[in-house]
Amino acid sequence: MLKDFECVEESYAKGVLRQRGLRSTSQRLAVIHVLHESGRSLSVGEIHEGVRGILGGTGLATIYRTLETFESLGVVRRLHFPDGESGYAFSRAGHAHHMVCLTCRGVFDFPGCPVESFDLAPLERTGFRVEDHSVQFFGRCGDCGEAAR
Amino acid sequence: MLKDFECVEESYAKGVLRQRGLRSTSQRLAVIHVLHESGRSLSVGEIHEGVRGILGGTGLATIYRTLETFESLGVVRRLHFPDGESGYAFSRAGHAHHMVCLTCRGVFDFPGCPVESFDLAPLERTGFRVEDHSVQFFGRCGDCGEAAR
DNA sequence: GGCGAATTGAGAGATTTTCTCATTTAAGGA
DNA sequence: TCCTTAAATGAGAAAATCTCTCAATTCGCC
Repeated sequence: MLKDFECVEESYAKGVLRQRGLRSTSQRLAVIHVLHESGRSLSVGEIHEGVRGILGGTGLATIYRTLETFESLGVVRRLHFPDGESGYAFSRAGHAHHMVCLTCRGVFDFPGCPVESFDLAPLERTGFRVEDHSVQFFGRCGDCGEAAR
Repeated sequence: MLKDFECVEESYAKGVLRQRGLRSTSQRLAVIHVLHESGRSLSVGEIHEGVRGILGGTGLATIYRTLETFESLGVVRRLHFPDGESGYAFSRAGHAHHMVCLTCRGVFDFPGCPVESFDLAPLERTGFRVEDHSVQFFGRCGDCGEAAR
């Protein structure tokens, strides 16, 4: 099943799953497939719909469970938009930040990390110990910026 | 009403509201009061509870409406934690980023912006036009880091 | 091919958020 | 200070979102 659709991203996800002793179910692979194919971030509802399109009746709970699993594995990332909405996107790289198009919700990795060259010393001098960070850029991708003109 | 509690943050919020032709209601000021007094980010439920403690029966819908209003005014900011939870925090500065304590959910502004010294050119060369960004640091504040030892 | 444990489906249930509309209240003008 | 008027609120119903349970299914290993 799903053989016709199998793509690099699915193999990657499979590898990560196996590595953690988790199973590669058709539902899990379908989630990756739908996310990657869209090239943008999708809401839970959209993902559910997409997976149903491939597999037929798939429970909503499975979608939630799968997204939670993949997020903890770093394969999928949850994004929050300025308008309060949120979505999930495929994210292969370990430490990557994203550019998010506010029009089409497209998600693109970007090179480098602004925090790397940022001096944390004055900040940690307050006693705060930084463990993690998140950076996101919002704007318009090439296509959507074009269309607006 | 609320006179005994009035603080700088409330005056500030009042000013912003007036500036936009919005009313300074006791509910709105109570939200600011609760948020600022806590010094950390609070869930909608916590804010509701806090406001009820001051004013008595306040509708939950009002809390949601108030937070939405203040967020659009930049007086309150919504934060998303790595665990999926989210909360609201008072935020006086216009363009400020935050350090968030993962233990107590305390929120602290930090000086500077890592993105300012980051070269966006290679990123925009892809056609993407950056309009906004968000940066957050997660970790442990002085008190919570201390307690962990 | 069969076994055992992980995973899923379905729907009930819990939680969170939004909506509606009658009532209340802030704020400016008389 | 009182009036007027539109903005804002309260209450609860309704909608949307998310979680839970447990029997049935399925993956991965032998």
